[in-house]
Amino acid sequence: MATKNTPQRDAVATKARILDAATSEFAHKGYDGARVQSIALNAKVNINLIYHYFQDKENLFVAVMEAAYSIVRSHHGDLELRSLPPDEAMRRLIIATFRMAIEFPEIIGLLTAENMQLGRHVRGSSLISSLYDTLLDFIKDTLDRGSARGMFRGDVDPAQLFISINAEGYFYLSNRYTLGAILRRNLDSKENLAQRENFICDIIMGYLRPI
Amino acid sequence: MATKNTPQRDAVATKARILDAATSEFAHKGYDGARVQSIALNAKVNINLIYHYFQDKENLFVAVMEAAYSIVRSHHGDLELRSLPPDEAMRRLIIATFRMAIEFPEIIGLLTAENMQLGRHVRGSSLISSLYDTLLDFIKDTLDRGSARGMFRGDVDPAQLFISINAEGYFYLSNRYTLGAILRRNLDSKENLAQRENFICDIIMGYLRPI
Amino acid sequence: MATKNTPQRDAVATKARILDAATSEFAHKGYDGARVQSIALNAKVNINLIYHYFQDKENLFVAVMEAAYSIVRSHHGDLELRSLPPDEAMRRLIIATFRMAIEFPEIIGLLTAENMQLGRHVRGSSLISSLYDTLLDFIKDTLDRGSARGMFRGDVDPAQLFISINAEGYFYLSNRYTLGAILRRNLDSKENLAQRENFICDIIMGYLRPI
Amino acid sequence: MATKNTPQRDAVATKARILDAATSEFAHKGYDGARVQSIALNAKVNINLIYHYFQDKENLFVAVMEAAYSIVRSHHGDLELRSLPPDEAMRRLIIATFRMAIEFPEIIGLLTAENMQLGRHVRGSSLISSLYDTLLDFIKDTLDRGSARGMFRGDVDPAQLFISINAEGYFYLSNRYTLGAILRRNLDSKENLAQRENFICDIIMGYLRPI
DNA sequence: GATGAATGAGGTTTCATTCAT
DNA sequence: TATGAATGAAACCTCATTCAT
Repeated sequence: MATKNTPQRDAVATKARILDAATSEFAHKGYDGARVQSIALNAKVNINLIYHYFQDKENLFVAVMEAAYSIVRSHHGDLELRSLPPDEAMRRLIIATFRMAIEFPEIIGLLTAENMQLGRHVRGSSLISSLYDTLLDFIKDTLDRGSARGMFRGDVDPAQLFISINAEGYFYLSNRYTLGAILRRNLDSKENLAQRENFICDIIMGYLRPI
Repeated sequence: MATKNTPQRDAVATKARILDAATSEFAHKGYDGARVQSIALNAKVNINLIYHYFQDKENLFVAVMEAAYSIVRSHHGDLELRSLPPDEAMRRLIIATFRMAIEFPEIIGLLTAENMQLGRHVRGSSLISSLYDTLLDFIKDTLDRGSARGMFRGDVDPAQLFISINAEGYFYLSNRYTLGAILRRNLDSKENLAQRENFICDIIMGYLRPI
Repeated sequence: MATKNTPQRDAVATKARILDAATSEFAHKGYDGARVQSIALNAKVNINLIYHYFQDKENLFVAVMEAAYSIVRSHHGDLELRSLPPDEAMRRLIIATFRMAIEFPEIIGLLTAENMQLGRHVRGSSLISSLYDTLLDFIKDTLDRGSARGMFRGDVDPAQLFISINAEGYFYLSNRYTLGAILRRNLDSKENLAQRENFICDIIMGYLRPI
Repeated sequence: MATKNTPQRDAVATKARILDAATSEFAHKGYDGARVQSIALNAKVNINLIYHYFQDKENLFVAVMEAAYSIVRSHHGDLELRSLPPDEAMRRLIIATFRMAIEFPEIIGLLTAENMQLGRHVRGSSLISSLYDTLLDFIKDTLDRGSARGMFRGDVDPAQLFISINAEGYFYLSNRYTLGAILRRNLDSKENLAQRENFICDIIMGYLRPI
């Protein structure tokens, strides 16, 4: 009978299951609210396996963050935008940014957790900052290309724009419950998400119009 | 008659001290990370006084949130914008929104905590939604006045704009640590805060330009 | 009825009970073998009270050691030997040393625990070394007085003698189980203890005889 | 045929390595403080090998103790003292006893561990008591020979003397940290060890002088 | 023989909370 | 009003040990 079967005793799969469960737990509860036991339950592993593979809760959190950043990086990598005209490229970046937060919803909770801890983990990790360098370069290039062609205004700060592109979607999602109460609607609904996506494009592209 | 050292005044002051300490603690640590003991310490009261006045941690958190919303309301109430021309009114609203988050920095942590708890407390509290109704009305009116005068484009959704006005500043502040790592600057510095304030005005007002 | 009663809720008594139980536990099981839960049980207190009063296990151990040294000090202080003739004074010191280890049997286990931890706690604590200074002085004086009167030999090192006086009784008691197996007797019996006491006097005093 | 890298030799060597590491671990940490994992690490073997060869921690401890007693026995066996004059024989025994504890320093920690466990293992093991019978006989004979020749006093209890010969060195070494703090010197230094050896000879031989 | 995966028991500690004064 | 004593629940983590390969 086939070598290498038995879904149990598969270290790689088990580690992945733990990491998945931990990602969800930390994203939804924050670092302090997360329970190692609850992660074990969701990963269907004995709690001690978590300590076996990840030493302690702190370390597990770091592993989760690193995996998350790695997912973000691969998302960025998938974009093939440099050959597109600047307005189309920018529009696609805006949409991709928003959709990533929807398709990988844990990223918001994780970043929130990270910031609540004053960026304890991200601080000093050159890996993470460098991860965004290509993205920032791309924004700068696109702005240059766009203003050269008279498509964009010429006075845009790429860093500020980067923040805003993220802010518009992130805040909508991260604060959906208080916003939902204020606006008396369910921000998670398909229609509302689509509407927000459109608005984000409008506000950024509207701002970029030449003066 | 006043038996013994002015008990009434003290009660009020003590409660206020507890509330202040709790506001800071919940804002910085989140609900789960907050420690009742630590609140007692910072408020310089015996921990039991907290239970005496606020029953339990959950209740204390609710009291903190309500006090926070009340501060937000008073900020809004202070604005006297209806008599101003629409562009000036809008600009002032944008600035006031950003500055409130800087002057009352705990509000960000508190809203984050609230949303991490799925808005458990805000949900159903008509008090809070009504709190923003006048603000949303103001935005709608101003947009109408502005587009009537040809100052603003005519297709702006007031609710989306409200979200964006908040998003632009909130995200910058709430995610300052991860953003700071990515951009390699200290987002808290005076200059960077002023620069962001300008950019937020630019992006919103730039978008509102007539088509 | 009388103020200040109710044996429960008496902090001093409770702390003392915890300290007693901890002394016994650490003496019998060593630091690593000691169980905080077991201490709580024997002290008839909730385990958390131990943490309330002593922070953690390590700290509790330190408190136990300090209490033990304090008992030792008071034993030394009780001796009024300086007015006695040197041989009588020395004999009484020898007996007192042995009897203290019998009357406060935990001291042996505690010192063993301390030494197994490489004296982590005693190291640097000037309190402890100074505690023995008067005792060492007394031994030196007595040796001087004795040799001056021709009662003792003149070449005795007081520090070495101090070690030996303690060694003779301590080793007998600390290693009573292996020794008991080798010698096929119960070293704890009244007779055997008395016999040992006599022998210790004999060996020290026999050695001290003038050459 | 020798399938795969000399398995037999390895087994013996591996077991020996485990035993060595375990001896050190138990001696330094005591039974409860010892970690099987740490033993595996120091022996450079997989932890499961320890369970393979020794079943469990308790059993490993027993094996360590038996190996230790066997070393002690071989030390005794090496002594060829019966043909020497009694005073010289006695002096050599005293020195050999002290030096064994220095050359095989783990013996002290192991005996301490054994006694802390109330001699659980040594109890009933006739092997161990018999191990010392020849030694006790030798002491008795030597005392007899010595007093017959007028070299020693005639009233010495051999068992008590045996205890003292061991006590004088064992206590010095086992309690070196507390003693070191009290006396403010490093008892492990070459000079201090030599000085102690001399003193132990002096005190025993001094006591044995005829009355 | 040797190794990594997995588990169960239990230990220390934290923390919210109640009780008694 | 205010405070220290006391408690229960549960969290994190360690460690010996077994299982499967």
